[in-house]
Order: sequence, then structure tokens, then C-alpha cells
Amino acid sequence: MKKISAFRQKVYKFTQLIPKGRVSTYKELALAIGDKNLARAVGNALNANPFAPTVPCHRVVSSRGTIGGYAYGENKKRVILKKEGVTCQEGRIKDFSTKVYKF
DNA sequence: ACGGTGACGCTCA
DNA sequence: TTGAGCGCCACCG
Repeated sequence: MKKISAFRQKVYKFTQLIPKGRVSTYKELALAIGDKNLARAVGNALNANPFAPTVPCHRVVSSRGTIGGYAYGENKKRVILKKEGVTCQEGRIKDFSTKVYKF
């Protein structure tokens, strides 16, 4: 059994709330948690995310619409997003502003 | 206890 | 416009 900080649990919880075909940003996620400057910590939490398939961390991208990163490989992230209905071009989300999901 | 690192974000030049 | 630097928080050794 792993003991996870409340902060991380929040991150995973909100990440799971992201609907299919939509994406969110580290900043929005951090904002939803309550701190807008936690973007880094959020990325850290997702990176260590012990519930990888349970938490769709691939739906979380940087505030600019860039892929950002992915523990399984950024390449994989792009493919998954494409399958979800999100088009990626040059590592950026197409119509990103329109696909960003806000809590 | 401390310092360094990291899937970021914003401001300034 | 593009490029570089600084600041933010949380986690690991």
C-alpha cells in the first residue's frame, strides 16, 4: 500500500475528470487544486502517477498547448490524443484553446 | 535537515 | 517576434 500526499491525490482526481476528446493544462489543473503556481508540482505528481492507466495523464498538456512530456514517451502521448479525437501538429494541439477543459 | 531536480509559467531584453 | 532568465511548489537522495 502506498501513502500518497493529499496534493497528489487531488491532481489524479482532477485529471480523471478530464473528459475524452478534451485536454487540460498543468496550470488549469493546479488552479483547480487551489494554487496557480503549482504547475511544476503537478507535472511531478503526474510523472510519479502510480495509477498511470487509471489517470489519463496524457490528456494533460502545457498551457501553451504543447505536449509537454509523458512518462511513456511524448510520441505515445500524441498518438493517444489523436485517438481521443485531439489532433496534434508539430507537438502542439490543434485548436488547443477550444479543446482545453476547465474545471 | 538540506540541496538538487523536474512532464511549467511568466516576464524581460 | 524570438530567446533567455527567474520564480513557483513538491518530491527524492
